Amino acid sequence: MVPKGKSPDRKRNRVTMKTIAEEAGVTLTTVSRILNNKIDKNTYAAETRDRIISIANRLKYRPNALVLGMQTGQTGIAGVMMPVAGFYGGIIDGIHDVFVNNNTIMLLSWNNRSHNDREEKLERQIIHQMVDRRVQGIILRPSSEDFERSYFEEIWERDIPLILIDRHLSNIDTDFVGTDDIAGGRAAAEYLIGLGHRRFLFVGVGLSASTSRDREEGFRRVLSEYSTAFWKSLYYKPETFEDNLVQILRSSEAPTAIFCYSDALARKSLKCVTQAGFSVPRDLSIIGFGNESMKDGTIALTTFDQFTFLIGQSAAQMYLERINETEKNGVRTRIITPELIIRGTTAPPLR
Amino acid sequence: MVPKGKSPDRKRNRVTMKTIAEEAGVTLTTVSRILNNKIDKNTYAAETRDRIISIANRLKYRPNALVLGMQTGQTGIAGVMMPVAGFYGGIIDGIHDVFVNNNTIMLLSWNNRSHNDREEKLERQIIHQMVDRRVQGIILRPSSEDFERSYFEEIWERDIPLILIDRHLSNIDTDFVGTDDIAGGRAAAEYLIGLGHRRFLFVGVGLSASTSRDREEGFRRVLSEYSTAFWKSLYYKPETFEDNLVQILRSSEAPTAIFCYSDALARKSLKCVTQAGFSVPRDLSIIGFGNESMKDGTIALTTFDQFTFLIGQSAAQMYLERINETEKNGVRTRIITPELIIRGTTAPPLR
DNA sequence: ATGAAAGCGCTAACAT
DNA sequence: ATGTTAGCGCTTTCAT
Repeated sequence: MVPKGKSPDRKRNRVTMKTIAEEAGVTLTTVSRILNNKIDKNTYAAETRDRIISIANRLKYRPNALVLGMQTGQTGIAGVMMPVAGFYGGIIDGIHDVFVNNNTIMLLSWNNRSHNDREEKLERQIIHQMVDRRVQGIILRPSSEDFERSYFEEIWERDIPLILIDRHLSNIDTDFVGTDDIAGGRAAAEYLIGLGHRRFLFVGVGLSASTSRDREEGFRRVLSEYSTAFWKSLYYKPETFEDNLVQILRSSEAPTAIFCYSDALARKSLKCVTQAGFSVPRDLSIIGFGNESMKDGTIALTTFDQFTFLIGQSAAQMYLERINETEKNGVRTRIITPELIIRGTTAPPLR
Repeated sequence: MVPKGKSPDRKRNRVTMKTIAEEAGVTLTTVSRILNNKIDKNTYAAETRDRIISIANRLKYRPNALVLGMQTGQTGIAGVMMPVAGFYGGIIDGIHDVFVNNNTIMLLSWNNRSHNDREEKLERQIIHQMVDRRVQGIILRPSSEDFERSYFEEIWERDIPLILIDRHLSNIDTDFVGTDDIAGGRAAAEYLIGLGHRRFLFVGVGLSASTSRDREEGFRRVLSEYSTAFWKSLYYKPETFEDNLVQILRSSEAPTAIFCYSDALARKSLKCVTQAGFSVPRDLSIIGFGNESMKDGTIALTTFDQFTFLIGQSAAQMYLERINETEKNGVRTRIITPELIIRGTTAPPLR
């Protein structure tokens, strides 16, 4: 789990407490106690103190946190397992914001496709990398709904606090910070109904992702309160999406508004319907989710902001509480309500 | 440098090699050699081997990488010091892409404003956090041009390979990966000249950031080859920027094209000139730099892509070369040529 | 006011 | 084919 490498002479002539002790003509113990201010019972001669400290400074001594970590388990390292792109960047930003003021630094990695190692799945390897380096806890966003249970077991067995982000998994009971997806779905429906829309399409990714499932559910719940509302769902599949979407829009009961699971899907839909000759928001309203940024947008998307920074901060705070508590407490959850950002892709229906 | 915390019983009843040795009735050494396949000269009885291995698996043994790191210096940890937002996200993505296949994991932190610790500047604290945890090397993008030299000294003194990203600093001679900013400036000028523009404005951040300085220089160099070309520079200052910009655009020799140091400045300029009544790209062309994404863009920016993923990969590769080489070699540099992305904010001048 | 010694988890040189 | 021992850098009893 650790790279080979020749290890040049970078290892030698290091300044350790022993170096300082020898230079000062005292023992290691003395140096240790003085540099750590562990002078509770033992009072050292001011002269000794000053001498040790000035030698340490002159030699630019730096403690070896690995040793400390090995001895006490307090490594000051947190494992964070989620990508940096888009949405997640904001979360990591929030996590960092809390960590930087609490002497904690993150070991960051995530699952991506370009991994070559054939021995084991990348997720497991990353968890091993983190566990082996004795992270004090892990904050992770499950890359897929079928994130293997055995991964969590590796973590639980070692009593490493685990905080899930964004997606909760059925059958996994652990700390969680995420978005109130149901509320988001409801708000989308209420807003569109308020604009006068009555026929809707939900574009999602299916029922296995809790986020998509919940947004759809909230959306439908509100619509079902209106006897005149009609709705349909379409789950994204790369090959068939465009055809299916166009077909639905050309049908007799064509929707006048589309609520999408993500901004990415909203953009795909936007592109597709525009090519099919529809004008947004004149003929069709579209709402995304996530308030993600894009490089070449020419129409500003109506969407939901998820307060990623706050999600990150909350997760990091939960992390700190966990690693500092002596006894095991019940599962903690923090759900943040998303906010509708009305921009250019929504309008009342034509008639 | 390490948080306090009660340290619950997470430290105890851990599975170590000793546990396995006792359970198997052999010594630590035997376990160590078998689990590490260090059986070069020593051949173990197949029975012993299997027994040890199966005990290790049953107990879910995991090596303590801290110990290994402490002994050999091979921690498998890299320090990465740059934000995750925008432009940098792509770089981190590229770094990760290489690290994930080379058993290296990154410790990530960066300078932000919300830091409370009064004792020392945040940059120094982060470097200490990394050095103390024995990162094998550091990849960093200087947050400011006057990044303190003493920070680098802390790193050099310990022979920790250091790779700078994006900005090179005068008076600092170390490995570097970044953009060919001069070429970018030239390309911008050539493209605009080709469109027919003759009067230009460069909007930058001044001469202290190498990136801004070089882009401006490349730009001017090309323009100076055209006797008919006229140009001006404006350096961004929050309070006065808008007024100055409008004033320039209303002057007798108003530019017809603006080349901006960054997409952020391009957007600021875009907003300002639009409010002042100009239409882009009809009255005025604008070019940004970075191909960054934005949340609410309504006009797609002509800009330069910097291939951030490639920058990250290159830096990570350089890192790996450095930590694996036995002798100190000369400084390495990798400069990547940016690519002009023509979108909607540039057009030939009106006349 | 200071030191000696044990131990954290593990590797590697040196036995047997 | 396996064990003994020293040591990595440091903290923490337990002395003196």
